[in-house]
Amino acid sequence: MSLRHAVLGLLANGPASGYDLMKAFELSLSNVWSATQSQLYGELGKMDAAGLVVVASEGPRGRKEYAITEEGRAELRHWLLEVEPTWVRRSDMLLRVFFLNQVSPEEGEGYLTAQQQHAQEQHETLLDLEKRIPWDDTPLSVYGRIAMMWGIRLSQTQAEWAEWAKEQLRAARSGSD
Amino acid sequence: MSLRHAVLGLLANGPASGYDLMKAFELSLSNVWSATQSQLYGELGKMDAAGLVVVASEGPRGRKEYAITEEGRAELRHWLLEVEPTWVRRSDMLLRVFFLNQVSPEEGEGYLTAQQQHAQEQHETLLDLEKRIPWDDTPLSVYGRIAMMWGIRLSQTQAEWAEWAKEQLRAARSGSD
DNA sequence: GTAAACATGTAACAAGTTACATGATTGT
DNA sequence: ACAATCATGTAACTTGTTACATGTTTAC
Repeated sequence: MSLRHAVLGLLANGPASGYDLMKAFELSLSNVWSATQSQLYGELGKMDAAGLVVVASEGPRGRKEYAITEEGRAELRHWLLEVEPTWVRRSDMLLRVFFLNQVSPEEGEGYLTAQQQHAQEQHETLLDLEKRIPWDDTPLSVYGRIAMMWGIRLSQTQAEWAEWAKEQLRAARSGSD
Repeated sequence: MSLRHAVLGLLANGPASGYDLMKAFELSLSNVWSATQSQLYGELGKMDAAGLVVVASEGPRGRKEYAITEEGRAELRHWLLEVEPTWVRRSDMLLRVFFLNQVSPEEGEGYLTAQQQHAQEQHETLLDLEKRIPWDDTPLSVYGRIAMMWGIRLSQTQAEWAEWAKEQLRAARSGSD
């Protein structure tokens, strides 16, 4: 139930409307947690009912600005420090690798090449972005950079792994000739 | 809809019952794709109706052995080579990093240490397992090893990243003293 | 005036989890 | 005899996605 906590985390930095939060999900959180507009408004309603947020003010066009409550802050803190992150255990990229013996070695290698290229592109894009952002010593900046570096290291690891995997394939092929 | 493809991939190596598949998910696929017993039986029914699998034989205790059909093989092949893997875009481990500015620097560092330790343990467990398995040149073995090496590299990357992140935190703290 | 952006909501469906429910066979 | 394992299924619920539906305000 992390959508709830993502919303709490965003509201901890100041009140926002459902629309504002949507933008935040698209812009800053998109690589970490995604949410649809539909889901967001539904969750905000439930969080209001649960006392984690309140409608702080209403603006033009039916805009409702939500603010986090003390209860919400407590829940966020609890989730941050006392709930174990769930280790990701689903990857359809990796699932395919398991079944790659169903296609020819050339096709298998092609699959790995595609994954390598995708990772390389991702790596370059993120690296470029990282260089462009003027990071400073504020907590928001420091943690934002830490999160971004995860993506940079992850994509690099994937590209290196795919390269290594292709070598393994070639070695196995020449070994059984 | 990858549960379906995981099932097709498993059945491509030979017929199996729902119970057999459940074991396969728990044992070999658990780090890549998880499925509950409930979901599995439901999906097998739908796949049967869709013509991707057939009940090849019935055994004791109501056991139904499913076999992949030609249609199923075609769908598996299509998924393997023509459907783009969906890049994982959800990590509650990383989501917490984004909001770590809500707790004290010491608590933030503690969170990263916990993630580092988890990754190190995972890394050692997998490395140990990798060493123990007698790998050979058969496709199943080669691809199995490639998949396992992904986990090994990923956990190593996470441990290194967490260490680096802690250094960044300390640097930012001393920098703003 | 009109297009873009702001702003919220509902309905239908797909996927995934937990719990309940039942019973047969095998090994000791 | 009885415990472990084999074996399948359903119900209720949560989470997430896609599509539909509506209306306001701002900037040009």
